[in-house]
Amino acid sequence: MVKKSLETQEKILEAARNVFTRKGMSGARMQEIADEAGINKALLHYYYRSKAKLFDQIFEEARGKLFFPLVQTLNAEMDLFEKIETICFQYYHFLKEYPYLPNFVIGEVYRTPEIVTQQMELAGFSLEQFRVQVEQEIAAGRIRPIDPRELVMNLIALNVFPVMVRPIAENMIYRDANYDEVLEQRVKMAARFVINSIALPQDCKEENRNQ
Amino acid sequence: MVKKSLETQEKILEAARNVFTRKGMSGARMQEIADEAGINKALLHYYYRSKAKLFDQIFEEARGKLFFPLVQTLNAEMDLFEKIETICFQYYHFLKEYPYLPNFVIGEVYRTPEIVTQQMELAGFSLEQFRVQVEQEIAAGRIRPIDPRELVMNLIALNVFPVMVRPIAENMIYRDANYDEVLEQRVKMAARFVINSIALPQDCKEENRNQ
DNA sequence: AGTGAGTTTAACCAAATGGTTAAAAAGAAG
DNA sequence: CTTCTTTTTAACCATTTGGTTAAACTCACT
Repeated sequence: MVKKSLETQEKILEAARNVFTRKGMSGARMQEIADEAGINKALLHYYYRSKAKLFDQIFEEARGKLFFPLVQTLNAEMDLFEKIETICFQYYHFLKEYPYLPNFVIGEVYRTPEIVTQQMELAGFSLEQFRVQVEQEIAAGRIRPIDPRELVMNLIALNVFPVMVRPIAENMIYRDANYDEVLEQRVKMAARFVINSIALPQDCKEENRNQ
Repeated sequence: MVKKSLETQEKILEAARNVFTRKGMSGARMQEIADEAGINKALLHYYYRSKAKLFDQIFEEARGKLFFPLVQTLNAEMDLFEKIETICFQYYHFLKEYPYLPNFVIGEVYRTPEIVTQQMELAGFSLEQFRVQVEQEIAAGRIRPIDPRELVMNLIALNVFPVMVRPIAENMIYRDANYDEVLEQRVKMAARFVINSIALPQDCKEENRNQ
């Protein structure tokens, strides 16, 4: 009995994930979620009193999945370049499984900015370790001066953006290519792109350091 | 009479732009558009028979604004590095005026991929000139080997993504900064980041070319 | 002033949608 | 088998929402 209840609950969550992440809060229909879960609309409301409640849960879940691994890797003890490669690799595999998440989270936050101040800021998003690491590398002359936050932003942008614009890019830029392969290629490419951009060749420092 | 009509029409379009770009197709309400235009819902339907029609017009307009200038600059006759700087500069000023457009267009296309195949592919989005230019620079040993399409993707990602995630970044990464200033700083930063990443220093080529 | 075109509005309609209710079905426990 | 709790459903309700209609108003022109 309890087992079946949990089963139903999971079916609902799975359906809600699908519908909400694809259509967003305002585009999602409770009926559609019920249909996709193979149940009745009233049962859906039995488990989740309102659309808003259900949405909150899905959104919170999505937000966590999207930010938590990143923050962890950013603050891990690891060589900077290796860290950059790891993040690209992580994002690739994560987005392969959840390609809808960035558009979902970013879209909802954009439409309802209040959502951000509610809980997201408490998520323990600290860049402290990373900041120190980057500053050390700069001081040591191994990379060009750069604001650590910019580095994070660039890294995320290069990895996430191509997934977000997939339908557009597929039809306009990569018309003759297999986009899954494009994304796979990008893993190494993105990391190399970032590393090339900040790395100072140890031989001819003078020429490149400032500029 | 005709003048007033055009005035009303423009008020409607302006209101529709605001509402649609902020809330998307499914989140927008005809009543809200009417209110924002300072008119009645029936008048709104007098000018635009349906929500879909009005939406199409706004979307088409947005899509054009978003892609046309980019394609033009990409295919202009201009030094590659200068071109990169120009595009960053262009995007900055454009997105300062229309910060909602990327989320709007990308979000809608993501939710309704069919929208892309309707007209967008006919928009004359050709990267031919740019492709040749990049290949020449590679052959001349002035930049590292890179797929021109990847270069375009990276360039757009670095410029557009930070605007799309503004509410998130503002609260999580740039909490103590003025985000308008952050974006302004990024203009030069983004261009330099890309150029640094692909530029081959003419002095010590051997060390950097492959890798 | 009168006419006729285009312009504006209040009131209304039908469908969609989030949510409720009351009753039936399914187990578990005695 | 009976009783009690939990689970499931069909039918229903109120509100929202896109869209219509018919009448009223404005204004250029005669």
